[in-house]
Amino acid sequence: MKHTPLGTQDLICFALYSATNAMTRLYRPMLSKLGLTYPQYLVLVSLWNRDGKTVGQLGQELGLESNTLTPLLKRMAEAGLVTRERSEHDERVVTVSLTEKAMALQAQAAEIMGCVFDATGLSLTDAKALRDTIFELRDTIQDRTAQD
Amino acid sequence: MKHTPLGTQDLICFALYSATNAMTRLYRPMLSKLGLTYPQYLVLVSLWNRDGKTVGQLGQELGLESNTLTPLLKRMAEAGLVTRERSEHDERVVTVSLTEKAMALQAQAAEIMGCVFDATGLSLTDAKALRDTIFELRDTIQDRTAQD
DNA sequence: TGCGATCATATCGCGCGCGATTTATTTTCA
DNA sequence: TGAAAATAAATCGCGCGCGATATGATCGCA
Repeated sequence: MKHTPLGTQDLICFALYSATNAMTRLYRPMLSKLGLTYPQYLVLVSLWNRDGKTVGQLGQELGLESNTLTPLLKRMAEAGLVTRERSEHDERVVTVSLTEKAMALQAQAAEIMGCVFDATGLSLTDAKALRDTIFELRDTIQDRTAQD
Repeated sequence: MKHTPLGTQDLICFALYSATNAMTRLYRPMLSKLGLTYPQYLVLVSLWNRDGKTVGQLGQELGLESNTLTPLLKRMAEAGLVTRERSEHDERVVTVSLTEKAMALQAQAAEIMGCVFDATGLSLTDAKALRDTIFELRDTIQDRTAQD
């Protein structure tokens, strides 16, 4: 028994891809008022939660490497949002910290989070469930990517 | 009653973002053997399903605009995967069609789809349900993005 | 018929993601 | 102790996504 070839609408990867694009399109006009891009916003969310992380720790949390983060953090430093300082006891490590300016953005960011949540049209319960299902999928995929 | 500030792990947008990145990392080594990037693969999936679409139709299906598609399709044409021809009765429209070379890749792509499905660790039923939930979320977000 | 509006695609610049490589520092252990 | 290995970040180049704008073709309508 033969299958019709799968189309884009059949693929879970395309669902993720197009939903992510839609999400950043939703965020963009709101974030651009704060002078932020979406990945920059994620860095701030991470640092608002706990300030003073190394490039490596940010990369671990966000799933990004220094080749993405270093230029991004330099732009954020340029914009006066973070500081980047080499650790004293290990000169290889760079610690990223929030500026006053970035701390002051947290309240406005919280509003944006609310808007985005509303735009999902999901209940809090459904949103949490979907979020965790997607994280689980991500973790499964990651585990099975390591061994190329 | 006050909330702890939300972290990246609380956000459904970050779940989508990091899962999509993980997914393209899973695809990349397999697709690169075929000389494809992930968006290029999506174009082929679309055309394998029905060949001969205009740039606008591809953009509608994939959620991309000509500023993304035109250079991408030019690279694919350069690589001998598609042809791009202006319509005779409306010179504004460009129709994109598969080459023999691209048609020959379909079987290998089907294998890759199977690998990716396996890597999700999901049953067919669960995968379909999750996919459709994510598409619904995307559509809801899109509707509420239009009216900025 | 002609001219402004609309439409489809293309061009340009910028900020990601990431493979590949480099630089600088620290660790290991012979 | 000192040379090789390991580690953290940085650099480079390429292919997206997309805002802004341009180009060229078609349509609407006076």
